Amino acid sequence: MEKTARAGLERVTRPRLYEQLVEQILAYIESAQLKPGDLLPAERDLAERLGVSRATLAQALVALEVLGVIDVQHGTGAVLARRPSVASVVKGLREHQSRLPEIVEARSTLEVKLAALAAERRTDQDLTAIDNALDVMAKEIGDGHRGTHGDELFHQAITAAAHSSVLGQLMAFIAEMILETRMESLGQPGRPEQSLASHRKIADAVRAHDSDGAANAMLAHIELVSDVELLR
Amino acid sequence: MEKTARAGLERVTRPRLYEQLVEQILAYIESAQLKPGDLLPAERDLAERLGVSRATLAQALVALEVLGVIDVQHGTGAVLARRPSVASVVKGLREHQSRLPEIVEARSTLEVKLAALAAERRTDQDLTAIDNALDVMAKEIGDGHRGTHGDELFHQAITAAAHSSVLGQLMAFIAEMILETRMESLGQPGRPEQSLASHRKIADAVRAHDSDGAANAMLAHIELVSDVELLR
DNA sequence: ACTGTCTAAGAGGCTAGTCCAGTGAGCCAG
DNA sequence: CTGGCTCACTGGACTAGCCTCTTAGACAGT
Repeated sequence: MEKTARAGLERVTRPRLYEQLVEQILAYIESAQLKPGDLLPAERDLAERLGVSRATLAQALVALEVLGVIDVQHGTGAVLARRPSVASVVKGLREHQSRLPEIVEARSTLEVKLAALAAERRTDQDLTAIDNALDVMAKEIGDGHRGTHGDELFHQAITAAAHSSVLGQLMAFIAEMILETRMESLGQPGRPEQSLASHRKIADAVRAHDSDGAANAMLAHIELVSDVELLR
Repeated sequence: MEKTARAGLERVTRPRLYEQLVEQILAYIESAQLKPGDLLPAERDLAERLGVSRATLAQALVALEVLGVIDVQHGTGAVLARRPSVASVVKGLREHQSRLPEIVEARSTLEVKLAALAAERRTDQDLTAIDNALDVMAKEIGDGHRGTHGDELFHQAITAAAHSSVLGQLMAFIAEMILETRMESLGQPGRPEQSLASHRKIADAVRAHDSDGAANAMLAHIELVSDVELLR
């Protein structure tokens, strides 16, 4: 979702015009007090006002449509979606850096539930994937690394074992934010070993079909991993 | 999220070429076994192969970029995002109708947490909004309606009172699916009154800063509202 | 008066052609 | 070997034009 501020890992992508337009149109909607159901100005008109070609404006409208802000109707125009909340959601996502406690909170909520479900629904195949993730993480730590890859694999395996695609989608939605949290935490000395140990506890509970145990172990794990983060 | 299948309420929007292209490109990615980091064919090439103009293809690429599937880089090409999972997430979202139990599950997870947080963090202002929602719902039911509007207001007020924008965003993410569930449930005779009563219990717990009580009341409420749904 | 049909203006959809601006591999001189 | 240059290739954006769809209003026929 957030692209420009994704650690230094990302190549600095050149700003695209349509992204700017999305911002401007969003601002316009707010300033003009447009309500759901209202129409945006005509494409030709809007393009001229914003000083861009229709083709470029069309890209911005596609983006807004995918984001759920508008609904473009042939012959009529671009009408605001019934839930303008989406617009504010999008805007809210742009400044997620300052809300790490909230991210941890959301992660905790979802993953605790996911762990409980995994304990109930896991197949033997799921278990194999979980054990495999533990092995990977153990090997990484043995080699002196932080075990981030194994960590990621583990949480993915748990998510998969819960067999709930809706919850899985919600996890994917905040996955990026979580990734940042995780990397910093595993950088602490001694932390990878602790993290691995708590992973094992979770895995054992899932293996034993112990739903409450898995939930508790996951909760403890997330609190362990997160407390560093909250100090900032 | 899903546009074409939103009850009869929606005007049938004419199919747009770029939407088709998104499908085709997604299919191509899968069939060509492209992995994260791989490049898509050049725009000019791809446009010709798909039999569309570059301008239209550009719209499809914008859509894919907003969906998080690719990352278009000037001078290099369109590279697949590191998390191809997003592609399957998107695909999964298209068929959410058959997964109502999962939606209820996700809703339950989030709203129970939200209720607990609301009990801890609610301000007097939040409480006013909650009470107001209860009044609206009571009035609607008194007039012989189903109280859907008050119901929606209530859950929005609880979500707001939790003061967690990340969780709030996740709720918004599945809000549409939930809406469908809610409307059908409140159509059952006697159901609106029961629903209102359980809303009152939640509100009382939130008023008393009783976190566990609020969580339990919300859980009971959702189970009440959802069981009809699961029969289908 | 009412109602159905037709038409034209204006909306978005899409294309083709053109030029601009980064990227990166390869060549060549120092 | 290294630095700098060039050039082919990629995406970015614009323009002009034509098509289809929607809708409101004119204009018949009842």
